[in-house]
Amino acid sequence: MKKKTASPPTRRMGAEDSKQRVLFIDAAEELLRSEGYVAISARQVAAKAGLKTQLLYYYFRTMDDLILAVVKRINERRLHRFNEALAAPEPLRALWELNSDPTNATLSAELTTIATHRDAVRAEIIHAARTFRALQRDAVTRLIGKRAGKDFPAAGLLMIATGLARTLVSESSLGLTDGHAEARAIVDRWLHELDKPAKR
Amino acid sequence: MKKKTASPPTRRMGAEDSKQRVLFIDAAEELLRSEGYVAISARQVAAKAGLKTQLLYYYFRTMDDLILAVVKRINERRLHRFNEALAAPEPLRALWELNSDPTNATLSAELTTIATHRDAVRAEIIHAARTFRALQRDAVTRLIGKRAGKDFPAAGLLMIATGLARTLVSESSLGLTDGHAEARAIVDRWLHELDKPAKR
DNA sequence: GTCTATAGTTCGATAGAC
DNA sequence: GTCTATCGAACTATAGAC
Repeated sequence: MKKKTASPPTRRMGAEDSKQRVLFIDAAEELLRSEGYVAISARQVAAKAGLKTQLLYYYFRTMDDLILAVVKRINERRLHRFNEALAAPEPLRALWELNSDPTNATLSAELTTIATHRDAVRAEIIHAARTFRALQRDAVTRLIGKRAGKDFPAAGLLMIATGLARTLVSESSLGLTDGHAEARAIVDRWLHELDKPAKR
Repeated sequence: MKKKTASPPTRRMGAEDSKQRVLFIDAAEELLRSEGYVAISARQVAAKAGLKTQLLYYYFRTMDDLILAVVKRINERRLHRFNEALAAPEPLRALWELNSDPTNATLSAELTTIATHRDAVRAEIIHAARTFRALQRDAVTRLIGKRAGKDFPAAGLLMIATGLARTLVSESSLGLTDGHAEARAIVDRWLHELDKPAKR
């Protein structure tokens, strides 16, 4: 399966699983984590990778292509971590920790920013987010069973936990932590209660 | 009180409550809402305002100055809306609607992005966020009284509601709404319960 | 595959005439 | 106050030699 995503005449060459190509993706992801999406420019990515700027265009047709590659890799890894969490002794707590891990929550916010500004990457991000949400909802539904009652459907609780996790991380990165401990305590009590009979 | 915030020699002139100055701020805020923080450039702001790019530098020493002015105005307005919400018949619901209003929640996210990337504006944003959080926490504490119980402190509930509101809006703007209705239903039930004896 | 060279655009910001 | 003119930097992307 060649690259060639979409383009009128395709006038340049491309490569596939080259070592340098991975270096560019690594550098872009590192910039995404440390400086945010806006920091991903051809020059900065190449500098971080220790390679020439123009070489980037040998491996990626456009910056959109590079960013798409980064996003896909992030989504694949997230799916993998999700499956690991389900196998943990306290799966609900593992899911919460996955979502409230600063690294992942930061990336979630940046992915949203990218989806807003990069037409070529939006579909991929939305599709992955939808898939991930559905997987989590099914898992949570199965894990809490009937214990949360019909007044607290799994989808709603998941939504609340997801929003809280992202906001905790986002604010913490600015040094804002008022109310965080109290919110975490509430979640903690829920998890302790719901994860108790984990073996089904 | 002149402008002159901070600068070595201050080589240019500045104005204060000019009509054009407000036009620039209006244009910048409009761009912030529609295209996000990254869209705020001198050229784009001036174009939106229907004025010359260089005129912007007559009213604002740097782009940081302009952005700071925008941020301050947003924060002042938010404070005003907060006080209005407290005077509503169902103040808790009014607060929830204030926080989950798409317009405001979008701005919250953009303010976070600005705080991350603009050193000169960070302090203002963090200080305003901290003030706003404290005001809300005190209000919610007073409004729910002892009804939520010591297991659900106002600060924690506020944090959960804030995070949920921001995430609902952020996802909706991408067309992502899975789980939103369920989460809103949970909040709705809480509000209905807690706002009942609103008159104290 | 990797390089030099470069085109064309946008950016923030300044100088100086009117 | 508002204008023309312009600088230097960073940006995406391409052409073509090696």
